[in-house]
Amino acid sequence: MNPLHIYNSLSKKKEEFVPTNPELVGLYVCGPTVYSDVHLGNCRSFTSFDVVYRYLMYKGYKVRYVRNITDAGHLVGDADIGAEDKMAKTAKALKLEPMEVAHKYTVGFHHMMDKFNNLPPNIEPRATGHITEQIKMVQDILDNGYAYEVDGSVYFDTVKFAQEKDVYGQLSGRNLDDMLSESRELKNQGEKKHSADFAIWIRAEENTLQKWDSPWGEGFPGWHLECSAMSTKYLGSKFDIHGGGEDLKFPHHENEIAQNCGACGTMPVKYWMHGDMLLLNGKKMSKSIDPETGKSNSIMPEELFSGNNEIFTKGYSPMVVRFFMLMAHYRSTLDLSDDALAAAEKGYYKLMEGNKTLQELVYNGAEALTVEDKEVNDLMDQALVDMDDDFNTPKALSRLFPLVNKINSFKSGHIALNTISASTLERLQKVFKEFLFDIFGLMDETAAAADKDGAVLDGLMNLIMDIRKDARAKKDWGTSDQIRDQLNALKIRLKDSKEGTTWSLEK
RNA sequence: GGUGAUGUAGCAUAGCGGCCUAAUGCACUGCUCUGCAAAAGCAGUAUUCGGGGGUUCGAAUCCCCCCAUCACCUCCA
Repeated sequence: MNPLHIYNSLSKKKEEFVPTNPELVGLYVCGPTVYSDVHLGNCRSFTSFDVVYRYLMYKGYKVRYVRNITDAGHLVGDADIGAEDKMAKTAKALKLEPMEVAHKYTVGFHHMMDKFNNLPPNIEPRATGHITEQIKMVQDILDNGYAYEVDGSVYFDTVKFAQEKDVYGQLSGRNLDDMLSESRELKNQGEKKHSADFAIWIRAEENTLQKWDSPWGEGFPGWHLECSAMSTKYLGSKFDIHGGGEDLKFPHHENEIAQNCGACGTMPVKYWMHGDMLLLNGKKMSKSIDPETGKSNSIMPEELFSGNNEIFTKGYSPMVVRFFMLMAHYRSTLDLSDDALAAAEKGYYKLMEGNKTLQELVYNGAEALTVEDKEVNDLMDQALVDMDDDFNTPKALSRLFPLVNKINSFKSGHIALNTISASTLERLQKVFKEFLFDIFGLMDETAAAADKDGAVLDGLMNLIMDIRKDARAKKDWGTSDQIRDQLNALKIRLKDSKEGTTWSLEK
């Protein structure tokens, strides 16, 4: 097996992936805060790590994939100036229980993950279900002297931690001296000793909706803490891969490391992975409102699928969007535009049609091997090497398309099929399918439904194609073209070839 | 202001010291196929990688300067 290399955000280098425990790889990905619908940018991140998860399994690793749901503690502003919890804010606005808000958006999130064909994680823990664990972690950090309590709230002592352990700032590349000197000038620090400190337990006010008993009185856990506590619980105090969006590097992941170190004394994660942002109009997609335009620079997945939006001329299906995401490396920004999506749509159909053609190829005659055999095998090998190189999906895809050309040539007879060996064809059929569906996680949206409706459609299409065939035999081009053009308007494409006519449905 | 990225054909992305007179998808042009198309195949389309210097036998890839864009700096995947 080729070694897998992963770019580690902590060392800023590609490193060979050597799991701590080869029997069970631990993968933790920061999930959503369920206070509103996920936007497309969120979906890119989860899709990137879905490919990571899939490829690890493809390489034969047994993986425990943990992705949390944050349903408490995520504040709109800073804790020590009385900022509001995001969940509570939505709950009040919609006149719902916080639990209702969490449930509503969790269901929506799962639905969207299904649409993108992202596999569910093995464990999806929620913050509110792990209050005891979080309280214990706060206590551990206090016991180790890296936190202090002020009037029912507990703050992480970033300064002390930074002075004693040479860890803080490492992930986000922050110069701590700058941070410390800079913030000395700041006033209005509230209860915190230092502005770089952050709340790990927050005192509840009378109107706080979600609160729990703790040794420090009623309160709720701080953002960052849930990830530390839950990753430790399910993956141990040291695990392999932690993923999330680039924008979580600081403060979220930096503080997560600090909490884990502060509680357990060890660096929690071997490989940190960060996906870059999805751009819209050249800017980061984000839900927050731009003060200049008064709008948020984002699009909801459903709006993109349906075409019901002001940005794009038409809708693009979930698999087209997934394919579009695969066309860029996860560590690069990806710019969303009509042209780019239209290109992805064509490419996606080409791949799917290529696979269908490939699976229908039947080997016949004696082998008469040529250089073709090596070329086909090399392309497959290279695609796998590309994936081993930090999950380089765009590079791997660039190997698959030349294979589609070969496949179509085999079908048309432009290249004789027996120029590759029977076993090469078998391998191609297997590997190509694995790439599309197991590794890239695509689904074939062009496949006719295998239910009653699908059978009816098949029957109707056969009838129509028979009528057209008769018309063509009589050189009745008017009827023939009418059938072709009107089906085309229904997005049913007829493909004439020497062997006869086939059809496919574009969505 | 601090920190970190990026700038590759019309568009979106790969490549990150010699395999690059630059790869993939889309778009575009020509040819084959076709009744005409579509689909498919083949060929072509950047003598060149933001601009200018430098290092090197050799640079899209390394260094310096400039220009432009983006991200993070306690809301964000």
